[in-house]
Amino acid sequence: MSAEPYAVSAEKGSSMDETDWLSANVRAAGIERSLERGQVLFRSGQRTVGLYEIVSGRIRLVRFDRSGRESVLHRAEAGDTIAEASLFSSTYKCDAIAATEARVRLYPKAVILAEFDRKPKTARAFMARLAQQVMNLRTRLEQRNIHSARDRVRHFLALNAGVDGRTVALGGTLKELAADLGLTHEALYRTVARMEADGEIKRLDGTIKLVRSV
Amino acid sequence: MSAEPYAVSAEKGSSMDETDWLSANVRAAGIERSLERGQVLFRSGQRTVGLYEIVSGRIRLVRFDRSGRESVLHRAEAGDTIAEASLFSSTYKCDAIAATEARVRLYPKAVILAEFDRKPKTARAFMARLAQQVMNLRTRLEQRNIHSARDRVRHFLALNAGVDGRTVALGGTLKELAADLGLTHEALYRTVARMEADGEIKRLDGTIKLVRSV
DNA sequence: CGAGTGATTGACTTAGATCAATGACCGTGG
DNA sequence: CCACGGTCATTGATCTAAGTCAATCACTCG
Repeated sequence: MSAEPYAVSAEKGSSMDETDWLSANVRAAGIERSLERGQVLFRSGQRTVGLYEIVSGRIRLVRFDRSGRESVLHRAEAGDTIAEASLFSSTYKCDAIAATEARVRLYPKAVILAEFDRKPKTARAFMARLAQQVMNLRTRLEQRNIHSARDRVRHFLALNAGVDGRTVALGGTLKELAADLGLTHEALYRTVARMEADGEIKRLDGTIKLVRSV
Repeated sequence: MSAEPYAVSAEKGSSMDETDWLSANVRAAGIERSLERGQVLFRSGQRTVGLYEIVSGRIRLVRFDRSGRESVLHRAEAGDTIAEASLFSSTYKCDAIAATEARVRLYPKAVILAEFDRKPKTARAFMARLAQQVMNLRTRLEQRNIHSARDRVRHFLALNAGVDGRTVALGGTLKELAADLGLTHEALYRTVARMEADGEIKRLDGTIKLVRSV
């Protein structure tokens, strides 16, 4: 679930295999397609054909409210699937637009559902992915209830500290992190800078080290 | 999914049945249990036994970060299931505490998983529930990216307008809505009051009517 | 009847959004 | 090879909307 780069790490030794939830033959049945940056994969209201797996690049899921404001529901990247809910509904509920050049693989509804019927294990793996997503989303929502930027960063660090409990590898840019945390990039820069000045954290290129926990 | 009272409404005529996703016999196999207010159903780290369905009352899912701050991941009510992810992992990832007196029904992992293997339809229904939850959560997350309280309320109204496109039935209290929108209740009261004063909306007991859209 | 809670409004403060500017870096095309 | 456009990172100044604290009223429940 790489699109939630700061996700709660998947359980070790669980039966769920992040990267290989589909049997090879079904995977082969996927229909690949390339998209240019900005190209539309599907639009809200269109009939669903199936779910997509991102092979490379990024897809933005967006929704427009009545007044035309766009807002991003999700940014999916390589390895993610999008439109899982489309398996159970007849129309898409949001727009999918390529944020970069991208390759996607379409798995038609019928194929996937048949596979689920035939192979309970695959169905389970898929359910596990969904359940995992639910947890990650809840975590992010929880994050948003913290009002102070500093506490939000602390919360993020606490949740994403590696095995040693005090090193956090940043998945992407700070700007992206800011968006994920629901802060403006400026606010995040300032907060991080202050935390470092106060000796609470230490930064080295792509990582943040917790020095003194509060 | 009553705990997301303002959820995107389920697709009409879909194969998914919100209220009756389990076959009667499995449902009967559930183990009912009562909880007093404040009682702990399970704690983070405990071995998972299965998933719970709320029969009555409310359960809070909470998590404590390193510094002991509690935050609410979810408030589940009658009809909801909680700990879906527990089916696929060996320990619970958060605490579940009764927010009110409550009755819950436990479906042991083995029973559920066996049922899924035996009845692909049930598995599908469960997947559909999860997928639906994912969408609802994304919607709520999206909501949080809107900074202005007024716009947040507008967004909420736009998404939850009934069939007529201009009447929104409030599920619970305004205070609860405030929490769901990630606002303090005061901020919400004021915003709603101002919107009404400006003639943008009209309130009558449990509902809000969109008068003039902006 | 008092305790508890929701609804509401007021006053005050502040943290974060917003606008703005700058430097570093990177790839690209002429 | 270098200039140019684009993006990230960073910092400054300003402003305002929302959080916080506080008080009141209405209502319900035991």
